[in-house]
Amino acid sequence: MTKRKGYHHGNLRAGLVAAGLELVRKNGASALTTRACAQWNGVSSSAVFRHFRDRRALLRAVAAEGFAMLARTTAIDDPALTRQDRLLAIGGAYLRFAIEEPNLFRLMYGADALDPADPDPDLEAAADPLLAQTAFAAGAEGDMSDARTLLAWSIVHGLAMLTLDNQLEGLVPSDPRQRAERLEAILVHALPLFADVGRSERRG
Amino acid sequence: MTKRKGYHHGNLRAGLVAAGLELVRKNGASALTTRACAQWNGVSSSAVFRHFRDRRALLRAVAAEGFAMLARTTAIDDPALTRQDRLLAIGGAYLRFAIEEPNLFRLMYGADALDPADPDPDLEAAADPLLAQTAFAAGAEGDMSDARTLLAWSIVHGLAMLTLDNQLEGLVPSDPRQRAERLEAILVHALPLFADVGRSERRG
DNA sequence: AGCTAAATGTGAGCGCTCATCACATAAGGC
DNA sequence: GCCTTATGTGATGAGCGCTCACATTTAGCT
Repeated sequence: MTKRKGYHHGNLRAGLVAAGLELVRKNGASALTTRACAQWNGVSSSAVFRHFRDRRALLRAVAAEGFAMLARTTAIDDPALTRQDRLLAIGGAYLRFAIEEPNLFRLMYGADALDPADPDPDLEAAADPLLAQTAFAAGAEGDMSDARTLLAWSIVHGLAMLTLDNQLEGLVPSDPRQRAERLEAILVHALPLFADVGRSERRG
Repeated sequence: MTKRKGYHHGNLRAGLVAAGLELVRKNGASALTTRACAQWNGVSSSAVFRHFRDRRALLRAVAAEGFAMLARTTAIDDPALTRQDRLLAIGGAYLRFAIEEPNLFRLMYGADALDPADPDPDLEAAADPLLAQTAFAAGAEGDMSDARTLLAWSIVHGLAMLTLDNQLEGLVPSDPRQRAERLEAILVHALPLFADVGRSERRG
């Protein structure tokens, strides 16, 4: 619970996002209620709408926070790594994040927050750096629309979504740690797609 | 609007699913309201709960209908096709379905209908045949947990989800038809992974 | 047939949700 | 000090999922 000094809260907007993040992580996006977020900050339920146009705007802010967290864990630029190893490390971090924060991950990429009719520049900006990084690690020299970039991304994203939505039940271990390991092992099988031209560089 | 003969509807359950399907396709899962489905069938709002435990159960029924539709379009067993061409055809059909029915597709794989605590056998059964088919076309001899099967699935599913959630905006054409073509072209780049002469890829 | 039990639909209503309104209070520029 | 702007309040409306006691129809049994 964030304390308030007096009649005014001090930084209610941040407090609401923090409350929303907690609620989403624990019980999913549907648990994020404007009233619950207000109460979490010891504030009336209508105060929320001074800072967010509607519930969806608050959801988007929480999603942006999630993208920031994801970008932090996938920020891998160890110069000792080969390009392919870096790609693998990024993919692994992506998968681990999805498995450890399923509710948040679903919100980030779900339709609750997203709305084609009302694109949120902040949200798009938050999701950008990861893709740019992938575009290099995939061997596409930074071209985000290159088939290799999109393939690399879709593989990890597809695996993440499928396991989150319980579509891989019985096909991969149910224990989160083992599941992450198995999925990373699957990524290795895709590495040949991202080999440098001219050399059949195989991982060892 | 489905007609009713008298006090009883005749087949309200089917009518509710039909109404729900229409609502989801047009305006997304959040537009599926028990009250709207009831009104669509000219029936009181509490009648819904004679046929479905709760709203989520109705959503699951609609999702199962979606899986049946998807399985119909991906049922490709032309003996004239090579295994890889079949894999590509299945993937293309999957992508086209996702692009043409974004709301339905999202419901099918989303958390609205799915619930790990309460798995729906009907829904799982509806999703099964597609995976089994993929497991053969990917060269895994029907092994659904083979890395090739999961890679093939995750690639198309990942591309589908990313484009549905507007993550590929600016990277692929916005026109649905052209977008589908571009995504299928990307699939071609992944085909080397599923070459049969490739050699024995061990799973692990 | 006739009687009964089960299935199905009704209407009222509870508690919750998001969102808006006029109004109260505080903070900051002059 | 005073006025403007930002922020929080309480009441309120409309819609939602869902439950209840009750009405009506169908189906099963003799």
